[in-house]
Amino acid sequence: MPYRVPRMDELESTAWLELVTVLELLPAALDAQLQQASNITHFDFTVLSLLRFAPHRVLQMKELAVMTNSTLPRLSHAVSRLEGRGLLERLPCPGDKRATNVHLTDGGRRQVIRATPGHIAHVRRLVIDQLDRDDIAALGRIAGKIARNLDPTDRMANALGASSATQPVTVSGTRA
Amino acid sequence: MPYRVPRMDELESTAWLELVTVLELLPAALDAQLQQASNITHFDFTVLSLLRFAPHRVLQMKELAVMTNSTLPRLSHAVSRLEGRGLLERLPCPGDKRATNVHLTDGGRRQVIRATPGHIAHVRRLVIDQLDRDDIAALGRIAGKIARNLDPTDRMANALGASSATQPVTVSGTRA
DNA sequence: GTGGATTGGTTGTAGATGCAACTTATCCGG
DNA sequence: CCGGATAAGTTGCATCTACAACCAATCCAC
Repeated sequence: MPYRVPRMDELESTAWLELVTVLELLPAALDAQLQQASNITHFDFTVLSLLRFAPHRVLQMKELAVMTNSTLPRLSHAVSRLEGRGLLERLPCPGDKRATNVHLTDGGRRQVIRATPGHIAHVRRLVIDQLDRDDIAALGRIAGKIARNLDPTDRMANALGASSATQPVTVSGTRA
Repeated sequence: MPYRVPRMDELESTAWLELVTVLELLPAALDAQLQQASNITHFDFTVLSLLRFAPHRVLQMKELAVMTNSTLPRLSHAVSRLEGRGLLERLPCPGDKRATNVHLTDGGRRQVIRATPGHIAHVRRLVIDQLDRDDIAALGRIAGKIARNLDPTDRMANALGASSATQPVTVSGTRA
């Protein structure tokens, strides 16, 4: 164990430090904007957006959990809160009596649609607009490598990539 | 307001999606390893590491809050927990009676030193080893741009950059 | 088709973070 | 040197997340 530690050189430790800073600050910044504008977390927004573009605005709990890289308990709690506010509703799943379907209500749909422009604008200010075209391509490539290593199934990208085959749709509700 | 939404093209939304995935999974992965190996969070580890390399192993609460991109309340709670475990101690600050100094105890120092190799190895597995040399350079540059936009003072990098002028030291406790 | 294993989901509880309120000390303009 | 403003910290509470325990339905091997 104490043999020899795999240390980092300056290039590596700088990259790591900057990434840690982003990890610390960016989620808080995302939540802050959505909280004050729409009283939802970024996680909530992701759930609502996924439902918004799902067929019949319905997804199974398990599907949602996979797409959001989340756990079922966490999702269940979040869904309960959103259900309490009338933004979505639980329905029994016809095909599988174990499963629960989540349906975006009309009110929920209005809320997401209303929240989206401000969110996208914020993401631009925070990230996209700070980078040139090459940076953005590199960010996608690098974050993709890290993401697929963290979770080999790369669930959110795949989930959205599926529908984007015909009509590119992102979790932010944008279209190419 | 509904004028025209600044939508994202496919390059941008892919990059954003992959980044969001990393934001979701990486902190959990960092915490998981440190929790099971040393029963501390990644935030705790950062605090302890900063103290480890500080003069006399002492830093003021405010300094620590700035360096960790954290808030005073969050830090205060974390310090209380670590103090309860004997890893560090609060001391009155001689120069300013409002301030509180935090000192890393010998036990805390042993703990940090013991936790560091496993943490670095994990960071390598999760991130560094997935990337080639160019990726790492690009990651540092890109994350740096985002970080400095999120917080223009880029506090952690500066805090560590100060001491690294003569002796490169990272929050992970590595040296070049 | 029965029984054990697996899957989908919920609930309770404990731990961590954000925020607001509050205290004490320092700073500074007059 | 007095009083208001600001700075450093702490505390309490509400919220969110992780984890473990649990229930119910489905699958599957025999």
